[in-house]
Amino acid sequence: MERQILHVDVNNAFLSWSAIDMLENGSEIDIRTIPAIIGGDESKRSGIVLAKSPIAKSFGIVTGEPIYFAKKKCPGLQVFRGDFEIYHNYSNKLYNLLLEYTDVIERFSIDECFLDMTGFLRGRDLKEVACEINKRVKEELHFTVNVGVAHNKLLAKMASDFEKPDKVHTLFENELETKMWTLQTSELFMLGRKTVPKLLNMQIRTIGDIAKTDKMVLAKKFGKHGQMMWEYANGIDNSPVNNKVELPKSIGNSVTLPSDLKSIAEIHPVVVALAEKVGYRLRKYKLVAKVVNVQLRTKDFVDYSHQKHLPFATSSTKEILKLANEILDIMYKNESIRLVGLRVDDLESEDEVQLSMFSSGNSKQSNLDKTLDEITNRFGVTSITRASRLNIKLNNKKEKNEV
DNA sequence: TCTGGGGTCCTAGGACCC
DNA sequence: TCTGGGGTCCTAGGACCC
Repeated sequence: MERQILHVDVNNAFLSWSAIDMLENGSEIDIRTIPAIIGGDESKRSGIVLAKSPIAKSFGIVTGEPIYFAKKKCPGLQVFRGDFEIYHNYSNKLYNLLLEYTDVIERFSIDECFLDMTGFLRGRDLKEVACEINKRVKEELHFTVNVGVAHNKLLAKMASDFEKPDKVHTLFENELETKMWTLQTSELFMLGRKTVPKLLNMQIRTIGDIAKTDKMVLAKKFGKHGQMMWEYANGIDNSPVNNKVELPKSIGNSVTLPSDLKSIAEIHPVVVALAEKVGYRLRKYKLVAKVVNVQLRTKDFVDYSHQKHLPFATSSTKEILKLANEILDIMYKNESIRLVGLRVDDLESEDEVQLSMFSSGNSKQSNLDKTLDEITNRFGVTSITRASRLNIKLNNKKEKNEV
């Protein structure tokens, strides 16, 4: 049976949501109507464009480019910092509105949802529902969305990417040739900047060219990716709308430093802070990890990483840190380092793991982690080191006792 | 001239075993 | 001296997404 799928995509999500928030807090200007972007902090070397207003876009500014470039393209450009707490709030408001239409919603990202309307239409037309969602979001939540209407996720997503903003588009199988095959290959989902030039070398310029190429030729050249792009170009996608909230398969944090680090002694404290962050998040999910991975980026933008297995699955900050330091000692080659990253892999649920005598379940270390986690829960994530954070806790306790 | 941070999935090559 | 063929596991790196 044919499935009835919608893809809802917030237009200029971060910029729109910041705009609404500022208006609600008494701002006189709507940053959606001026040359504006949401971006990072240039002085901390994290200055890239995360979202742009339509006027900023008309100056040729693209998402992901350095703010420095954006300013050159558009003198007078206003730059605003993002706030992910606010964004999560608006994302939840959208999700709750969509829940009125179907139980089967996949939150694909903070600003995108897939809806499986199969069995929830109650005699209504799929496109009519899409138009109603588009209208209600605008009227009730004060931002706009594009809605893609199709019979599978891939085509719904491609449809929502057509003309923006505030539009509803269909992409049914009989519309492939006119609406999708004419587009450049770069427009196809999962075709990125590395693959497009390779296709061009094969005289493949449009999505239609991919669709008409022998699937085996693409499979031979690009492996699984090649088979997938052929299927996508032909509008084939049987993946279900997954409404289950899945546990993460890896947890990592990384940081670009305000200036390059030039010795292992300078890198160590960064790894400590990252291990605390990663350990905290791991314990929040009640997961344990078996693999630790350290990533470095040199001043010349060369990335490299090393990983090692932990002796036992754990969520202990101390154990993760210990192995991370071992890895760092092995891999560091006296270069100038721009970014340090730490991630844990091969995650398992805490209670599915047999706790060994040394593992995190019954040790002093576990109590220390718990204590520090409580502080983090109360005061938020800080960059205070473990030793000094423990002091805060002790002082805190003292005050309590005195009261 | 400057280039974020969070992820998932795939692949190639080496080590090791039978 | 010249020399197999699977299979699995592990690691590093790359491509892509938002």
